[in-house]
Amino acid sequence: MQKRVDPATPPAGQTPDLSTETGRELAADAAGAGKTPRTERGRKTMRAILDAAALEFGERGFHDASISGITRRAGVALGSFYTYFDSKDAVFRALVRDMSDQVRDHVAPGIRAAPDQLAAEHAGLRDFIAFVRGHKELYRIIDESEFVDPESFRLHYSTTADRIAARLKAAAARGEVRDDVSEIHAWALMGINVFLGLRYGVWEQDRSPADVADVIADMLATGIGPR
Amino acid sequence: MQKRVDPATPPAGQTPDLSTETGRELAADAAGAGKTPRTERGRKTMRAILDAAALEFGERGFHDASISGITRRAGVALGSFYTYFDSKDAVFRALVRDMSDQVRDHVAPGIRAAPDQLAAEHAGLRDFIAFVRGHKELYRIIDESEFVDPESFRLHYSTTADRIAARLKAAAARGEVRDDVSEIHAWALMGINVFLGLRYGVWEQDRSPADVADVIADMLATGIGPR
Amino acid sequence: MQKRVDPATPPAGQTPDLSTETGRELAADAAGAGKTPRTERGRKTMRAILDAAALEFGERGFHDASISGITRRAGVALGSFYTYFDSKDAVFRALVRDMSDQVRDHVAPGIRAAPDQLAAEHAGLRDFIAFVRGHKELYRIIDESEFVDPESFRLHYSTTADRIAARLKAAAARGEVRDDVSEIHAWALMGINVFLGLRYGVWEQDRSPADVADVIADMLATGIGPR
Amino acid sequence: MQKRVDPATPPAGQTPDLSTETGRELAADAAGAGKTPRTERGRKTMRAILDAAALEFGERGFHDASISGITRRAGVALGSFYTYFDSKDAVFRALVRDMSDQVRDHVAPGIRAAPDQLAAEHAGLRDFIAFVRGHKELYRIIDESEFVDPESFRLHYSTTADRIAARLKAAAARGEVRDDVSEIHAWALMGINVFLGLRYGVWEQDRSPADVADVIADMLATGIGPR
DNA sequence: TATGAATGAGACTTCATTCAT
DNA sequence: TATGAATGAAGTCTCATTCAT
Repeated sequence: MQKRVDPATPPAGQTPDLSTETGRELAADAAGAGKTPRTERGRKTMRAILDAAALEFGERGFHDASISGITRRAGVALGSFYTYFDSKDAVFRALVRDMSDQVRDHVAPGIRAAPDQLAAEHAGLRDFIAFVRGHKELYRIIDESEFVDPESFRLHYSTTADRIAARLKAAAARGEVRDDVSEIHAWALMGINVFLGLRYGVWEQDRSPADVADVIADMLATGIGPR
Repeated sequence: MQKRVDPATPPAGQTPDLSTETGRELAADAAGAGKTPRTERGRKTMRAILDAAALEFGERGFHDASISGITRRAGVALGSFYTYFDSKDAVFRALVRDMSDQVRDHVAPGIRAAPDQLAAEHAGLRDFIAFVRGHKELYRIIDESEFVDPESFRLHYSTTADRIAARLKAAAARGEVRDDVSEIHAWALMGINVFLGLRYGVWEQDRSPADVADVIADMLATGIGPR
Repeated sequence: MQKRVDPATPPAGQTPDLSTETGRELAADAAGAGKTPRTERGRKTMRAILDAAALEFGERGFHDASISGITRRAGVALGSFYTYFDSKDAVFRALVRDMSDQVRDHVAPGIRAAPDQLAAEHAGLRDFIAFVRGHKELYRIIDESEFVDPESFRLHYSTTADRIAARLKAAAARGEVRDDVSEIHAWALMGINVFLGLRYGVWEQDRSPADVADVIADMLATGIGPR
Repeated sequence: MQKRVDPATPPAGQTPDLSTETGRELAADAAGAGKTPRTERGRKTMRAILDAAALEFGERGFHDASISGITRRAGVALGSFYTYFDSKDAVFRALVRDMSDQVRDHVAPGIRAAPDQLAAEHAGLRDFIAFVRGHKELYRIIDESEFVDPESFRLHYSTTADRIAARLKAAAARGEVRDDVSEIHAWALMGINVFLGLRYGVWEQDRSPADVADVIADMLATGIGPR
């Protein structure tokens, strides 16, 4: 396990505004995987199914999850599922997108507010760990997209890495980090975030997110060589 | 998803041949998941099945893989599968163990031979990337163990992180790295290795393993702050 | 094999029709082994499956019977079976219960209407033989429960014997039979009924149920010693 | 459960003499279902398989029993089974015959030695119950023959009933029982024996075989009417 | 929209039997 | 005779998806 979602954010302004409705409804909607409900009642049902799906997929994994399990949790009839989603794959895709967006949104403000790049990475990791603690199903769902929907899996990490790389490049231009930062550094940072999120967010919580972020920020600042 | 197996590598060029018998029987055997064959003929059949399973699981993923697909590749009858393994899960477990052992064994020598810790990490990453290039199925199999056999998934990463942590501690004692290295650093290193292996080993090979390792070794030495 | 179900019988000629719906739904329902259908359509399908199962199990025995054979007879798709029953064992259990209830219910009235205990045993045996003639599958199904579901097998005979014993005790209190009647007599009577039902109900019908019952009633009245 | 084996015996002299070898070996041999072993070693192996089969079939029933289970218990290789028996059905048939013969032989002496018919029935029942206590698998095996090999099942009970009927007729001629004894009485007696053997031999042993036989002999002598 | 019954392809697993050694 | 690996037919059960109400 090491999938991750995104401890970083796009430059301000690129964050899609999800605040019109509940925020979460639109996110799902934006995924385009679900059929747009036309009534308020329909919107609620769809949201209930999506939330139930997060639980079901998180607990049992994609293949062991069942549509009937999802509708049972959502408290709707089996057939109603197909009123909102075309297939099992479709909810899953919508869900991956939904969660992916959620992390990004929850982590973005901290990064934007940081005074410099190292502080931004610190905030990003700290907030990311904190977020996954409240969303343990995140890993299982995003991880499994590798098998269910490889394209979105690959897209997810490519996009995330690109975002980090862009951030680093911009910081280099500002002189906040060395000027040879590259895609390799971006992938390394992503790997760090993902694994620390798994270890200190999902598995055990024996260290505070801030402590973990401190250690990493320090390592990024000066390396691990002898002082 | 980007699970990994072992941030260590065998001497370059020694990528083990997954299809020969030497050395691999013991690993499979050690897994204890299969029924030990009593004759030479049986031993060959079991190895054929295990190799076929690596291909099948690697190409199609656990759930889409089928026992009949495995036996077809292995050139044996469907029923023969059950002469050696109790279930689909059982081969999978045996396979995870088998591959996990392989990476570790092939990556260890390079690490041991390195003059100091930074060189060791360099060799480990370089050789690991080289290794996965020859074993693309590695990621899919180890990654998917999270869903098929969570215990071995967790065990795999815990063990690997512990190994790295022990290595760092020893290096700190020798004065080769800062003396406050901790488990957090170990997980960070593991994350780096796993993601770079995914990106530059499995996905694309637009940078040589050595180049990638150079960049990371440099980052570990002095951080990414401005020079 | 000569299991039996109930040494009591319904008024002669009232052999219940296994294929109608009246009265039988509740029995199956009471078994609790099936998933209760929520619609009328579902109720009919479930009944069709249960009736088809009686035929299939009766003709081929539990192990040679197949779910597909049952659904073929019932005229429904294979999968529909699992809409109503969890497993092959589950239908079988429901069926044993269903048939056990049927015999008891159809044999009880004759016993209740008899003027004294010997007349009751006469009526019971006579009606039982008549009943099994119309339900040849009864023996095979109840007999086989010994192997498929030992608990219900044992329960069936224990219950039946208890019922007979209670009947005898009550009759003794009324002075209709010797006052040392015991459980042993109850089991003996059950054995007689079961074997005569097998021989003169299922195997051959060379003697009328009433004739057979006459002989036994006489034996019970005075024994088989010389006159 | 109510199958039975035989609480009676044929007139002296009709009992096949099984005493040449171990007695049990010949019985199996006589069944003709097994291939005659030519060496002493072979004879032992065959006996081991037959005994193991009695355990396996008794514990798990015909269908759940497996050839490999039998050979495992017998301590021989799977393939060796087919050196002595043609099929699973064949061992089963041999076994039914073997056990059927055993009961008859163990019960015959008591019956022959009885001074009159009522005493003979008493001895027969008593010895039968005693026998099944030491051979609990008897019922399951003979019962299941109804499903595995209906002919021998039917033959078994027909033969037994005929033997009892012949006995009764002879006794009637001697004036020991009423002269209208018939096949019906024979089947009734068989039913009594079988069910009491099940209840007081296999299920629980809360009454001694002699006590049970006393009650039945008394019932046969004078009936169950008020004294 | 909502409901839940119906469908049927598909996959795992078992095990009697054969056969080469 | 003994061994145990190999075979493959057969059967149970799951579940995504459709559809009539």
